[in-house]
Amino acid sequence: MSENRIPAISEENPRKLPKTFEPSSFEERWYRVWEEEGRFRPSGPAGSPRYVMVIPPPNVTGKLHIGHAYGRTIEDILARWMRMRGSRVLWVPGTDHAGIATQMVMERSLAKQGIDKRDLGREKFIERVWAWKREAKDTIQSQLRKLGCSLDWSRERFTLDPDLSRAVRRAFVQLYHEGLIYRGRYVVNWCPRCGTAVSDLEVVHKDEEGTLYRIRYDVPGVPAGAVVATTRPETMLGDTAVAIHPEDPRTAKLRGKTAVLPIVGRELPVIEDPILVDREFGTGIVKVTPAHDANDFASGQRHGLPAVIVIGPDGRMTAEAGEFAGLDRFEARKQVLARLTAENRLVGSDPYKMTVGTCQRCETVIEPYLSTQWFVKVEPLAAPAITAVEDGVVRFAPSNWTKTYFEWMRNIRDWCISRQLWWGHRIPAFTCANGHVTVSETDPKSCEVCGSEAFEQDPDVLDTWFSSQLWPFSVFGWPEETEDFREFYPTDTLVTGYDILFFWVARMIMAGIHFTGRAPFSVVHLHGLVRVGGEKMSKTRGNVIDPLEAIAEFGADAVRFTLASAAASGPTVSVERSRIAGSRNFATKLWNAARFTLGQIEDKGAPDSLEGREKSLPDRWILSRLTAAAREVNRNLAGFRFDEAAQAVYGFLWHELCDGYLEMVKPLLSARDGQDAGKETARAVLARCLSDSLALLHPFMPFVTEEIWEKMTGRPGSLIAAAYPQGDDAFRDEAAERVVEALRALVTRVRNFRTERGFPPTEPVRLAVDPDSPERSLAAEIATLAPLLRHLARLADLTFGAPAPEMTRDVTTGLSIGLSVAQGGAGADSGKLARTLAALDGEIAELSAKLQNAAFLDKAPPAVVEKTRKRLVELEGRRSALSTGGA
RNA sequence: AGGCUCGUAGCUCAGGGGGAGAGCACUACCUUGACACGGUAGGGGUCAGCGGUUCAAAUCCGCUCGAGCCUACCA
Repeated sequence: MSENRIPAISEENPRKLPKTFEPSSFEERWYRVWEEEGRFRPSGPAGSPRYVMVIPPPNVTGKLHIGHAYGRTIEDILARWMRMRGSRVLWVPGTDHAGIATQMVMERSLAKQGIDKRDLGREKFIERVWAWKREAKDTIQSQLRKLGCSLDWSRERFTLDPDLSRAVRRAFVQLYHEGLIYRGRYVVNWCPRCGTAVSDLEVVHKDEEGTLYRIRYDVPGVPAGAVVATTRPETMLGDTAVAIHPEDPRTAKLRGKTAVLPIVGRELPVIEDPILVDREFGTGIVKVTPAHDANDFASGQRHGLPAVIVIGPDGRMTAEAGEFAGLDRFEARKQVLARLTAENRLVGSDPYKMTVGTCQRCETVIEPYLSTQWFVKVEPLAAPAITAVEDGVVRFAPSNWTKTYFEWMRNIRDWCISRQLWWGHRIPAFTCANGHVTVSETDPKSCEVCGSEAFEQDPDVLDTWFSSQLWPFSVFGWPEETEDFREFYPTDTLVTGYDILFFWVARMIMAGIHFTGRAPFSVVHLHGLVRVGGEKMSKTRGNVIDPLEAIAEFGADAVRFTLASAAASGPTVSVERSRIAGSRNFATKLWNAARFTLGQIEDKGAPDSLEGREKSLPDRWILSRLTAAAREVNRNLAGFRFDEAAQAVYGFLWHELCDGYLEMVKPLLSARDGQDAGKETARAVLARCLSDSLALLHPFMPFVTEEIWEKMTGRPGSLIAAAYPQGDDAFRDEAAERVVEALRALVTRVRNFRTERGFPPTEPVRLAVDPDSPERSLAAEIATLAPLLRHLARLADLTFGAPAPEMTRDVTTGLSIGLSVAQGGAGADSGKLARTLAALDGEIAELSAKLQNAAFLDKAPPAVVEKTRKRLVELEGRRSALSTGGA
């Protein structure tokens, strides 16, 4: 790692920053420079560690919103940080075809033009989607570039690329031959609007106030009949049985009988099913509709019941529904109820809190629908994926997601993967003219059973997540043993929102282990979701915020810094405009601090080494703080605490470097004689603080830091590859920190004294520091900084001796002091003084009590007792100083 | 029905067994040679409530109230 040297100035390197900070004037340029110089491709000395991430591929449905910007900013911070730490970093970009989502967007767009996709036909439709996709991909790419993401564009992938499609086919065929993919007729979640099956995860459960109806079915031989309870009366048209619990005495009389289905007149056997029937619930009698309820279907399987489909794929009643045929399912419900009421079969109804499943994409009420679909048998895949997390091969950050993961994985159910859509990976199953099914990676030439050469491919496509789960290795060319695959798989960190833990993360772990034998990443950082006004932003809702607008107004660095500082461990991330403005202000602060510093090193360049130089207390202090900041940033980045990391640089740069050190060295630097050694050192310290700050900040604010770096070093575009400051232990200096911080406290106290007494900031003030202070050595050290103290506090007079009688006494950080205005002098703000004294009294009483408490002295750690004692001394000093002092 | 989060300054949120923090907003003063996208000094909080553990609780435990999220095949 090379030291970030500051070369002497040259003609072609004028160290000048424009007075005004204009992010848009350099952002694009730096991205281009980095890209042209290949900074985003993995590079580095042989043997250096690699660090690999794959982007969670955004859907090609449109553009990115601030939530995407958040996740990608986090990834880019990690990428840049690791790169600067010497890793060979690869961050793979790409996009997801997003089956349902994209098809929906396309359909909507067509509808606006008055086109129905069925008139267009499958091929033409898909052609249009491809055109759309190309546009969306360009938009997304340009957004990621504007944000500054250091993605290796030479490796960009799309889930429908030929090689990724081959990976999908390989995965499907392998699972099929392993018996882990099967085709079958089951009740699945069906969206009548989308016209496709969806997985359990794609069903959003919503609470609803429904009605539980009680309907009487006639039962010959049982006068009371069978009263069933249902929330969906329209499905009764498809009933094929009535079920009771075998051990329920209430319904025992129905045993072996036959009920008659109202309206339809079908005879329904009374079956006994302890699994289906809950004795505690309702009437204890359940209508059984195998075609329209998954539980009823299972019961039907157990009892050999027929399934009658009365609601079709479009949500309308079928011919089986007789007179109700053609009606919308909800209209049919009304009419069935009316008919039952007319026939006096509706025994009663009660309000009933229920959950209704809705389509994640279009919010249409999901219909349980009996159809033939493809499924993945997930349990065998889940077992090793559970073990991987148990063994720590994969870990979640923050770790509280581990439990959620286990919970879901241990109760996992089969996954319906076929979709009745056009946009996506066609299922590689081919049926020959004689009905034999061939599943193969390549289109079959002839049927292995009958030799037929006429095939028809399954018209359905795969769930998008089926291809997404392969992403961490399909992007590297799997199943081919490509060089990239060998070198970059498995990846290191996966960064994504917790909302797709099940959809994507869990499935990637399962697929990764199953297909490659290795977990696809070792750490999963699950971040919160960006909310604006309390509402979740998502692709399907309309409430998206365009990060480009924010970038245009405040600069990409400000947007990134804001997102990083907002990165909390909680489930929501709150982003507000005022915060982005605050980050922009921070960038401006950096800009101006740089202008000042560059102005100081302009004439002859700053010395590149600090070694062997005699340093002042302020020099030692700021370097010590710099080390502390660097350590804190690194520590927090390692722990995915981007907010704390950002806070550490912010605090250092603004409040310590600018508010503190810069003000301390100004008089020295502006002094006439240019040969002063202290001045040289200060320039070197300043340069070092700035260059390290730029480096520390670069992962967060890559553009402005690179821009300043160029002016500072004359090496354009090289900050991205500079060494990341780790914090130099040699700079740690507790003694200097103690003294300078006491100095700063004194300055504050003097200024505060003026305000307190109602004087203007220019009022000449006299300060006396008592050498006989509780902290004697500190008083002596402060004395060595007398000129500085005089300057910073704008003192008219500074003495090191017992305060004069007329002075206001006080104690700060163990220093007894006296304060007074130089001449004349208004009285103290007695109200304020009284309040201060009261507060002091309260605290003193509290501490004294504590120190008289034997239990405290006995059980509390000695360090705590000592600290308490010291504090009490200080407070008592203040108390007596303030009450006896002049004024 | 279970599970997970979270209630801290006006707002958005950190912190997390021993002196209540940040940013923004607010008040007063300051156009001081880097910066008014700035400086200086302030005001503002029974850390949701109740109980417990402890020498010590905003912090740990329990309960209550309130908010959010996730999972779930109870008609």
